[in-house]
Amino acid sequence: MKRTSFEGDQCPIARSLDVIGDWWSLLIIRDALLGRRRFGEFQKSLGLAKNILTVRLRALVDQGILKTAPASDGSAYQEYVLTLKGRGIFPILVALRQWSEEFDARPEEIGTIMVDRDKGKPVRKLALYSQDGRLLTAADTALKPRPPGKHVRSMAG
Amino acid sequence: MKRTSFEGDQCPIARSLDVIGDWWSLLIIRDALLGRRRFGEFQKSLGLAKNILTVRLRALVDQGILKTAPASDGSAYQEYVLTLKGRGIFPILVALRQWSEEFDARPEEIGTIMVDRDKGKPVRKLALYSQDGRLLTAADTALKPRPPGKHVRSMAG
DNA sequence: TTGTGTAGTTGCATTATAAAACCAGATGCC
DNA sequence: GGCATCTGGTTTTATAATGCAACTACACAA
Repeated sequence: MKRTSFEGDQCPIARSLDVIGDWWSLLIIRDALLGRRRFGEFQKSLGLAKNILTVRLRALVDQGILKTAPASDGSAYQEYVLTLKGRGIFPILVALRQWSEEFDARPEEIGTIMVDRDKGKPVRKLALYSQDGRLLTAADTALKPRPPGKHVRSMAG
Repeated sequence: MKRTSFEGDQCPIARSLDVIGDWWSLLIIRDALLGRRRFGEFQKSLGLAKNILTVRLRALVDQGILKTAPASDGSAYQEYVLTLKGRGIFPILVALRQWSEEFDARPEEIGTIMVDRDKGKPVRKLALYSQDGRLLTAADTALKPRPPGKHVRSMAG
């Protein structure tokens, strides 16, 4: 039947997956971070059916991850650019990339490595730290009930 | 038709998504990191259909993310525990969590925060650094062709 | 041995995804 | 202007994935 939605779930992981947890959305965002903006660019790069790209782009715009803008080349077409919320997905993509780099069964098939643009050297591994700077594994963390009214939202841009 | 597979793709993000990019896998792994091990525990916690849980668990075992073990309570049943590869997914979950914490439209619905077990204080945000310690945004990074034969695999445990 | 819990499997309805055909408006070219 | 082509979709039709419910097999407990 209907695919279950995690929209009302109180787990933030489930809530994220509800928005970007499908097959194509993260790859569209990856492409957007690489500078792609036009419908045709995404379609050619990803090789997905156009009807599905249409639906995905519309959903990402609805979610405030992409926004439409007039084409930068002066033509009458539009393009899709990332919002602040969309650019915030970058760490998720880095984490996915690094997991593959570390554990993929056939790492020799991976075509690229991520480097810092300045020096051209590989980036560090993402790591989780406590506020006082200790490196944390999953076992060193716990979940606490959220303290009420602690969060301040910024406007998407 | 058939859902497209990214198995042969050379992008490591696509390769990761091919393995854990579906609706339930990451939530199963989240639960496993929280200590759940038994079929029934997953099923009750996630509320997914049992046939689907069966398929997912089997796929995760095939991928080397979970492994089966005799039940720790002495009964004749088995349980599912994370491998090293499976525990390596932790940063991806943290990234998903933090994205929701930062950008969710209704953050007041998020029930928990992640703290370090020692001090009980919220963990730091994941951040990407260059090898010489500079904080990197997406725009500060680039992709380079992979240098040949650089990778050493460790055994999954 | 009767009942209950665990861990699935099977069957069927519904939905999402995919490929391909189609189409309207914008653009480029002569 | 006239015509072919490009862009950005929509429509149609098919197949695969998902979900629910009912069923089964085995373990365990009384």
